Amino acid sequence: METIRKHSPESRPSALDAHLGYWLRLVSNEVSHAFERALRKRDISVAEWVALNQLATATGLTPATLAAAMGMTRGAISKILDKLSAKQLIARSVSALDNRVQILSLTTQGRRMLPQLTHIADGNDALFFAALSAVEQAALRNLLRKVARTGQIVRIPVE
Amino acid sequence: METIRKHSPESRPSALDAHLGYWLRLVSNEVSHAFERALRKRDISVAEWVALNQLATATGLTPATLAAAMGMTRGAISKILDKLSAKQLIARSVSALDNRVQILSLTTQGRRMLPQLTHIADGNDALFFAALSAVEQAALRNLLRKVARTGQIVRIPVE
DNA sequence: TATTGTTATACTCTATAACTATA
DNA sequence: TATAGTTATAGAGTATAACAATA
Repeated sequence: METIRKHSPESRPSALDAHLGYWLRLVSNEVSHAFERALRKRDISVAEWVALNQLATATGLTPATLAAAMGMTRGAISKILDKLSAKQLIARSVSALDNRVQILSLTTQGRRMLPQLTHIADGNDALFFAALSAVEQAALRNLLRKVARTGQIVRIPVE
Repeated sequence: METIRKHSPESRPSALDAHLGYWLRLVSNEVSHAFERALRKRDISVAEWVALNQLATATGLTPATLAAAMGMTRGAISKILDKLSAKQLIARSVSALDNRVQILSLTTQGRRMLPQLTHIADGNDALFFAALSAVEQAALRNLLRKVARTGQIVRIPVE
């Protein structure tokens, strides 16, 4: 089946905001950048926040599995883990079964930090989506989840 | 050779997807990155695409006004204009009223390129939002516009 | 002095691939 | 040989600030 297109010789090329992707990016950028700035006050990057969350969610993670989950290379993860380690938020221990492998875990300090960061995320969400009623928020969530599910989008955003 | 998993990570629900900002970013990243890859085949960046669109929409734009519209510094715009100029998609001419000022315009080649890029954008949108009915797409658009309007989000996304 | 556009510099983030130490 | 993690290098993108030309 063919899409019928109107050809109007005098009309201009379609504007940016004709695309849903434009509106998605417009809002997403603002929400994410505000969150990024808020996290930065605690000297935490978005990638670090995601990594901390992953470590809180699953146990026994290794740098390689974390890299796969976050859609990054092992090299990139290595540097992120260096930073989290320097801040004493995570610990790396050698696996008892394979000396090449590291088992990652949150430190007590990391476990304490997480709720504070989650609070920042909650506040950021509340700030931007206060414009929407609870029903509208649920609708937005469902629409986005539907797009994600159908498009098999699973890669955790780290920027 | 069968792989024996030495550590099976146990997982709990993550705090990440509790936030609307997460779902927004998840989908937005995928849509934008796909668009970016599609544009790259034409050797065009997203920032260049936005600049071309701005030049097609308004006449008499200068590097400074374009920088303001795109939320970038004059230095960053200068480099983008260099690239578009090297591809002969835009022209820079000195203003008759002020020799410091440049008046930017699309070349014939640039004007011809734009519909092709718009077609790519249309296709990208169609690909990802095909999951939604026309009514759902309209609902998503209205929700995003509402958030943008209330949050006074106007900065054109260039990444 | 102020402003426009350019440029020199630095910084962040990431990928690629070489390297090490294990296996 | 293969794999886990690290590191060296390079590239893209952008901001800051100094700069030359012009007002």
